[in-house]
Amino acid sequence: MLAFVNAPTIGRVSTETTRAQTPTPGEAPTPDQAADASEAGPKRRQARGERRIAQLLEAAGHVFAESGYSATTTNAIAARAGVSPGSLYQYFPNKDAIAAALAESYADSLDELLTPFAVVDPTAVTLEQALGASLPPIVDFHRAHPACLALFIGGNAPGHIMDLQQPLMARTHARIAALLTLYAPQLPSERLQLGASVTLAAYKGVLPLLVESPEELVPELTEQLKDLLVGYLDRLLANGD
Amino acid sequence: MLAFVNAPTIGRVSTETTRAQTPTPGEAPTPDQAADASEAGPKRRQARGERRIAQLLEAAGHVFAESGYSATTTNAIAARAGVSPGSLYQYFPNKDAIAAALAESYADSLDELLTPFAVVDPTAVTLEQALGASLPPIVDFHRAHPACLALFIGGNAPGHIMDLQQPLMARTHARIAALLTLYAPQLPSERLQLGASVTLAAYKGVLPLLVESPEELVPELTEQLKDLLVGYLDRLLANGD
DNA sequence: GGAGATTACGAGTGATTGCTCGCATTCGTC
DNA sequence: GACGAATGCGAGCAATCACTCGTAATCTCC
Repeated sequence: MLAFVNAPTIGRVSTETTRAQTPTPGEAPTPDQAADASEAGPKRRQARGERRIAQLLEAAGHVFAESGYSATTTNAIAARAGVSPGSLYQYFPNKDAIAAALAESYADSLDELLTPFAVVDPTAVTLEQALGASLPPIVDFHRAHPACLALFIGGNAPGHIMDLQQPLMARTHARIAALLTLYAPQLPSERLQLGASVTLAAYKGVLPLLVESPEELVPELTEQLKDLLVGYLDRLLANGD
Repeated sequence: MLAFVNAPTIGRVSTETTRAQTPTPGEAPTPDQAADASEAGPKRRQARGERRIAQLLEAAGHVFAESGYSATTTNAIAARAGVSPGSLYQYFPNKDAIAAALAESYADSLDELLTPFAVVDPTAVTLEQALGASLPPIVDFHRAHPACLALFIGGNAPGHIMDLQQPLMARTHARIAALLTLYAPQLPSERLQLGASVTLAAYKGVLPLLVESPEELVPELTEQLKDLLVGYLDRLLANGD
């Protein structure tokens, strides 16, 4: 389940943040690898391999969500996926790459869920209506993929992992800013950027509540999240005359 | 600087979450320690020791804020404080205890900053005025102690560390709920609890923005945070008739 | 059904790190 | 100035964990 299987950018990930496992660095590297897999090596892969990648990413999502990034071991991910550690490292060069693949998958999904913000007609739909329609699927996504929140939204993992959230956040920020532009074209851009940042931050703050709440509270809480954002944005647009 | 020095509950911290470092567990423990330091062992301590504790906690705050909990090594804390690892372990039984001491210190400070919420006169001061007066010192505190946010508010460290934030969060939630009760006594308690949770979550969400922003943006952002909370609470109180 | 590539395994390796231990130094007190 | 207690040191231990490697099973394609 869940279309993780689209084989993200695996293979050219951080080759220097990892622990240097080279005991004798004085030895010159054999120069045949430069022409071998220099740039365009999409890697032959069987259907079984694709399935394994999906299994591994799903398992990683669960373990990361339960334990956070640094506390999860690659062996735990492999065990949860029902494979050996060696097999895991056939598909991912290191632990970071697993998180990176997850991040890319999540970013793609969320980007799709945020597209409605770009095509709203402000003369036909109020801001409240737009949010009321768009928020529930986003909430559902986060409840289905808690690792997204735990790792890439507000989580504090080691530096290079945090970098992965930046593109997603930048895109989300842009979506919000675009939405604000639609509803308040006269707002000075500086204020609009600030408003988008605050809106995004508030949204990120309430998400954990929504993800950890029992199922039956979700509609009510989603409504409250909408109220929070609309309440703020109303004030922002009113003060910006 | 910074009055950390009030010697928190060090010495009776988690004695089981640590790695079992006893090679031969068959050996029976000498029974004289049960009567020795069973419950009330406040530990004789010189002024020098208090100073070291303060140094260590301050250093820990910096390192934790920079690297997060699990990425910081106890040796790094000791080095930053200018002491040897052995000295660190004279004052703290383990890494967790350092974080716990920090958490207690932060919780005390924040609790004090939140007391204004308990003594507001709703007939003389509007909700907006109350927040406008109380938020800036809280923001200043978090900017002065970034580790508080990184470790205990929204951070995802290994489990037992997350437990430390719960008392602080519970107290903050109670303060907000009390404030809401003052301004909307007719609101059903269920809705009031929910509103307090959402308010707290939104506040937690915007804090990182405030801590990481350059100095000159802080007043403006604090104003936006106030708008966010007031905008939501206005709606909450209006819908609750 | 055979050749070559891909997949799978899992015990092992080396680096990291929380923490200890024996011993030296300084402090408080008489 | 002398005694015990508190403080201070830092090399090193033991456990953990990301990652490797030799080898064997399985797939693809002829």
